[in-house]
Amino acid sequence: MQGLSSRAHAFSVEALVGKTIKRMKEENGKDSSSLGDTETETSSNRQETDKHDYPNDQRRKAGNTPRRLGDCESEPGREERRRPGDSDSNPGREERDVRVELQGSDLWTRFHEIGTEMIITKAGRRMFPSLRVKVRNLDPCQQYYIAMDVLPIDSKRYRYVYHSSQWMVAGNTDHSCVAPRLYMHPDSPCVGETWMRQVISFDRVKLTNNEMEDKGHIILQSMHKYKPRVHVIRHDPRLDLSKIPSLPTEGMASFSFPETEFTTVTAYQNQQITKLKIDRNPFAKGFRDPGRNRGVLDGLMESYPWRSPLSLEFKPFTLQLQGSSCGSPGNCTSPLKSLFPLSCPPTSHPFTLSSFSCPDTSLHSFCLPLCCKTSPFSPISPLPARPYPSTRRYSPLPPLLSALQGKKAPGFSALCLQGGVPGHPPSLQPHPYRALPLTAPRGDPAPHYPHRSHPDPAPPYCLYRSSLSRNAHLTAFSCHAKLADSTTDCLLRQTPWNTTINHCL
Amino acid sequence: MQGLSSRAHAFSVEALVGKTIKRMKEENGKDSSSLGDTETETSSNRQETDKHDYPNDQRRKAGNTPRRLGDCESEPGREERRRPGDSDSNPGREERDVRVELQGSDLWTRFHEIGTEMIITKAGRRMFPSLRVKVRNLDPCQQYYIAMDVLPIDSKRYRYVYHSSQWMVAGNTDHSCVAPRLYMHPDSPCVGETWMRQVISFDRVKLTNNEMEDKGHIILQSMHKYKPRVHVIRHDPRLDLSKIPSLPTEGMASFSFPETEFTTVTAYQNQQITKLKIDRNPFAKGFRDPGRNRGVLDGLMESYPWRSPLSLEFKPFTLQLQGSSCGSPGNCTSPLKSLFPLSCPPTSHPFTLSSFSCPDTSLHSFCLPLCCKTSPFSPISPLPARPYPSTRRYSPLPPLLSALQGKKAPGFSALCLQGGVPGHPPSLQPHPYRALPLTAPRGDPAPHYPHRSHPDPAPPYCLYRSSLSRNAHLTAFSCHAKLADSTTDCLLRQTPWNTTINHCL
DNA sequence: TAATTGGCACCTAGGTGACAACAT
DNA sequence: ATGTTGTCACCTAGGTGCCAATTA
Repeated sequence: MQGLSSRAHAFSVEALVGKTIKRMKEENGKDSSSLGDTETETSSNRQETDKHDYPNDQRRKAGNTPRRLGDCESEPGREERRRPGDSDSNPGREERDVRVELQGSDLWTRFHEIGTEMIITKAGRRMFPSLRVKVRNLDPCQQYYIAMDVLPIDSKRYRYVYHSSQWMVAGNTDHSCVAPRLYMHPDSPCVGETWMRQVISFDRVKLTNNEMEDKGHIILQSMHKYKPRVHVIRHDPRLDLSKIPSLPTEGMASFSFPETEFTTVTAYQNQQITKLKIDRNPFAKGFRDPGRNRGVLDGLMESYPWRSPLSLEFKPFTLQLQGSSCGSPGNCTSPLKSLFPLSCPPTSHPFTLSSFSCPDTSLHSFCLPLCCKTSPFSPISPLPARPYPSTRRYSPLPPLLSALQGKKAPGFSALCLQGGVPGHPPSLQPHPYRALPLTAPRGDPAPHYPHRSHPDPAPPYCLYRSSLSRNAHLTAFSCHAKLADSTTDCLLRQTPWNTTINHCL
Repeated sequence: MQGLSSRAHAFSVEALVGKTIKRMKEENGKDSSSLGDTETETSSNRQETDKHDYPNDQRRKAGNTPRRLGDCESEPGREERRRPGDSDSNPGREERDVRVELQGSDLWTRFHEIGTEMIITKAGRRMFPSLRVKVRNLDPCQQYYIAMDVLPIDSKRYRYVYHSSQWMVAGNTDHSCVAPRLYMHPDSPCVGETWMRQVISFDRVKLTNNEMEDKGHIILQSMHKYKPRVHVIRHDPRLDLSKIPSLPTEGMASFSFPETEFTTVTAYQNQQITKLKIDRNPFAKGFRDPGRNRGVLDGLMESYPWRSPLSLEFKPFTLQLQGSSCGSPGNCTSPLKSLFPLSCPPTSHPFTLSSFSCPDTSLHSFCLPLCCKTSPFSPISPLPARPYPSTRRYSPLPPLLSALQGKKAPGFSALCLQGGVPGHPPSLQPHPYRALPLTAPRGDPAPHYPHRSHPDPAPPYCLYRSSLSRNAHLTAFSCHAKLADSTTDCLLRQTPWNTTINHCL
C-alpha cells in the first residue's frame, strides 16, 4: 500500500514536466522577498502511518488520508481537540512540531506598548498591522488549510479614559449570539512546502461590528479586547474549502501572540495610535506630515532662475508673518516654503495686486504671485449674524452653499479666508461654515495667528499651509476648502509657478 | 470500502456546524448575480467506482481517488488522453457529460465579426473580453481544477492590411521553443457544486510576448492567431496546485469556442476594434466620448440661479463659435455646454476681462467668467523660430520646459492656447511642444477652426473641449496641458462656478 | 517601414483617518 | 456625554489606449 511516497510522486510529476506554474495570486500580498527562504529540511526521516483522527466511518477512504500534524518527526498521538485558551506557540502533543512565527513583531510591539486599537466598521475594516506569520515543520507534501480567527480576551467592556490615556473596564459585555468566524487564508488548501516557503499574510481579513455581515468578515464587538489566532489545519480532501466550519474540530494546531492583542473601536481613542497608524500604513499616507515631502519640489523650484512674469505695480503685502510662517526655523531660504504664507487685504476696487513680504530677499527674483480680488457681491442668502458656534454644530446652509457643500476646489496651493464672523478672532475655524484646508491642521502648521502690522480694518482671516499633493506630479499644491460662502472672499493661489486666481462665490 | 459517500460526509459536516464560510475572493471577479443559479440536480443517480486512470503505482492510494469525469451518469470509460485539436464543446466519450458554456458570447461575437485583436505586452496584458464560462454536469462533490490555455490556430504569421481592413498571411511562424502555459483558475481546486454555481471568469489571466516571463502569464507570439481553451481537470489530492504541469495529461476535458479566436498585436490595427474595446472595457472609460457624460452637471448648473459675481466692465469676446462648438446640435440651451468654448484674445495691457458670446441669451444670467490675462514675459529660453515640425519629432526642450514636460496642471476646464509658431495655422497641434488637452481629440470635438471675426492680430490659438472628470465630484472639469512654454499664454478656466485663472509660464 | 516599447493621463477599485451628523 | 455612522479627500494598486521613441 505504501510503495512510492506521495512526495516522491509529486517530484516525479515535476520532473516529468520540467516546469511548474506559479500560481497567480498577487492579491494575497505574499512577501516575495522571502522566496529564497526555502525550508524543506524536514522532508527526511519522515514516517508514515495509516492512523488518523477523522471521526466515524470516513476512515474507509483513508488510502490517501492526510497525515497527522507532527507525524514527520514524532510518534502517532491520540486524537486531541484543541480549543480556545491555547497558550501562545504552545500546541499540544500531536502538533508540537509545527511552529508558527509572527512576522512584523516589532511593529506589533510598538502598537502594543501604546495599546493597540483596531477600527471596526459596518462594512468591515482591515487590521493594521495585519497578521503575518511564517510556519515551520509542516509536512512538505501534506495539504493544509491555514486560517485565523479572533478570540475575546475577557468578557469586559472597556472605556478609554483620555485623562489617564488608559483603557478601563466599563462593565461586562452584553453577550452577542454570533458564533465566532474563521477566516480562511485564500491560498488554502496548499501543501506544506508552499506554505513554509512564504510569509503567510492575513492582510485581507476584515473586522466588522455588523452581526448580519454576510461576506465572511470577522464579527467583533466594539470596545472589547481581542487577540487573533492562527490555525494550521490538515486538509481533508473530502471537504470543500468553502464548507469549512467556522470552528474546526480536529487535526489542527492553533497559535496566538501576546503582542497582537487589541481593543476594538469605531474611532481611535488614543492619538498615539492614530499617529502610528498614519505613519506606518501606506493607505494613510495622505495624513502624514506634509512638511517632510517638500524637499523634491524645493529642489525643483530652486534649480531654476525664476523671474517675475508680471510688469505690474505690486502693492506689497504689509502683514508681517511670524517666524513660524516660514516653515521650520532656519529654512526660510527655501522660496517654496516662503511662498506658503500668503494673504491678501481686502480692497474696495475690483482688482488688487498684492504680494507678500518675507525676510528672504531672494524671493523677489523667484516668483511674484499675482492676486486678483473682487469686491464681494451681494450674497444670495445673507448669513445670520451670530456668535461663533460650537465646534460640533453648524447651522443649515443657504441653498447655494448646500449645493457646494463638501465639494472640492482642486488644484490650489493655499486658501486665504477674508471675512468671517464679525468680532470673531482669527482661529483655525474662523467661519461658522468650515472653510478649512483639510490638511492644514496636521503637522508643520501655518501661522494660526500671524502677526499683523497692516493698518487696514481687515476682517479676520486665516491662512493655512496646504499639503503637497503627491499625485499632482509636482505641478501644483492642493488645498481644499470644504465650503466657502457668498460673504467670504477666498484667495486661492495655484501651483508654484506664479499663478494665482481669484475665487469668489 | 464505500460506506457513506463522500458527498454524504460533506453534508454531515455542514449539518454539524450549521454554517458555512463564504470564501473571500473578491479578486476573482465572480459574478455574484448568478449566485441564485444553483444547479445541483445531477446529484441524484450517481454511481461510484473504484476504477481510475491514474498512471502506474499511485493506484495504491486510490481509496480517495477522484472519480472520473462523467461517472455521474455514464458507464466507466477507458483512459483517454485528450490533446490539442479537440473540437468545440465536443469532449470525448469519458467526459461527454461535462458541458462548458461561454458567457458573454454576444460581446465575443461582436469582436469576432470585426476580427478580435488582443494586445500582448512584456509585462502582460489582460484579455478583453475575458474568458468566462459556466460548467454543467460536474460531480457536485468531486474536486476539480479548472484552467485555461491558448492554442495557436495555425503556424502562420499575419499582417494587417489597412487598405482592405483585413488580416493577411505574412509568412510562416518562426517557432519559439516556449512550452504552452496553463493558467489555473485561482479558485482551483474546488468541488463541482461550487464551480457550477458561479460564472467562472478568467479575467485575471495575462498575455505576454516575453518568453522569459516568470509570473505565469500566457506567452504568445505577436501577429499570430490563437484560440483560448478551457480545461476541467479532476483533482488529484496528491498534487499541489502549484505543481500542476503546464499540460495536464489525463482526467480532463477541454473546450474552446470559435468566437473567441483572436489575433495577437502589440498595438491595435483595426480602429473598429479599438473603438469597441474603449466602448466596452470599463478601464478604458477615459477614452470614451466625453459628451455623453455632461448631463449630470448640466442639471446641477441649471438648478441654481447663478448671477454675475463681478461688477466689472466686460469686453465681450467677439469670436463667433461654430455651431459644433455647442456640443450636439439642438442642445445649445444648456449653459454648461455653452461654457466650454471659451477663448480669450491677447491684449497688451496686463489685465483683460473677456466673456464669450453664445446665441443662448440666458447665459448672461448664469455665469460670467472672468478672464485675467497677463502680458507675456520675456522667455527664459527663447524658442527657435522654425517651421512647424513634423508630428513625430520634437526638439529638445529648454530646461524649465523639460522640468515641466508631461506634468499635469489639474483642475481646469478648458485650455486656450495663444501664441504658437508664427505663420502656423490653428490646428490640433498648434505648437511644436505639444500643449494638447489629452482628451480633446476624442469624440465630440471642440471647434478646431472656430470662425473668427475678431479683428485683433491674434496669434493662432486652439481651443479644446475637455472631458468631464468623473472623480472631480462634479466641481470641476479637468483639462491637461502636456506642456506649455514661456512663449505661450494659456488661459485656463476653472470649475463651472465662474472662476477663471490666468496661467502663464 | 513596420513592429515594439515605455511613459502617461485617465480610469476602476478600494483602503485610510478626519469630521459632522446621528444615535443612544 | 459618548459611541457610531456616513461621507470625503487622499492615498495605493493596477488596468486602459495613446503617443513618441525606439528597435528590427
